[in-house]
Amino acid sequence: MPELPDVEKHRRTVAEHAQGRTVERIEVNDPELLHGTTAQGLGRSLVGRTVAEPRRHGKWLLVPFDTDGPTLLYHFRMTGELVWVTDPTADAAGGAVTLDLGNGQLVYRSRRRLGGVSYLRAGQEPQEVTGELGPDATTLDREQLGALLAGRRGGLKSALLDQSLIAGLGNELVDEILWRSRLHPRRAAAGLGQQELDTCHEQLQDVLRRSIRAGHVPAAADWLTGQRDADDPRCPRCQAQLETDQVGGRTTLWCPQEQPARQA
DNA sequence: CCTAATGTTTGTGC
DNA sequence: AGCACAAACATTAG
Repeated sequence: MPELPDVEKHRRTVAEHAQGRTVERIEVNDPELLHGTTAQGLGRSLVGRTVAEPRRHGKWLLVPFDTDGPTLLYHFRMTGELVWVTDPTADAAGGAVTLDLGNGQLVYRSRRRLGGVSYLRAGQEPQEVTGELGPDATTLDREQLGALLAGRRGGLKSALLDQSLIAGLGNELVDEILWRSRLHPRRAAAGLGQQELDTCHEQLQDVLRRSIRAGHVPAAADWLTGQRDADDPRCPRCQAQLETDQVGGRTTLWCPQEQPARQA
């Protein structure tokens, strides 16, 4: 269930196991999930090349090859994952796009077949594939956050979810950040007071830091998002019944006691 | 059978 | 132009 912390975990997998290794063979079992080239083209281009340092921007994982070679862009949408497999008989099956690096295989798969792996020629801009992306959420300072929100006319949650504004925040992360900041998801993005903005920035960074360390969301049992699938979802702080509705087109949970619709 | 699902894109309409 | 909303994407799970 990929959110930014899951993508960051995949980046580390590549950095730990694949970086510095040379591609021996590629395997494409689901050509629909390979964009920008064909299976044959991918093999011609990548076999013999060395995996360079992986980067992450928002929910995109960029894996460059050689110093001036092509780049693979991984996107996970709802069900994608990237796993390092050393026993091919066990896990490699079901992989849509696999890089064989000799000592193991980097396997991309997506159960719902959303997302995929995009091939970027040397010198081609990632933005051609990713579309416009705001600054990565983990790098946002308070002033940047304030400026970005101040320029929006719509709702707070919608703004935080907009990848072209801030890259990397997903549905669960945003609910968590708003709950901890005691801000209602439908508050006006541009309407936060200085204190509220401070809190929002602080909680945004803290939620990211903790969930990246955990490698997933929620990072702990007392997080709001742990209540998502509960029979009787309650606020982990005050035990009030949580509210559920669609906000910004997404299922949203909040505490009606602690996250008032209007500024206090 | 129906509904909803952690993400994004595309179209429509204000 | 900016933003909200709905539907679509492909598939699984409940």
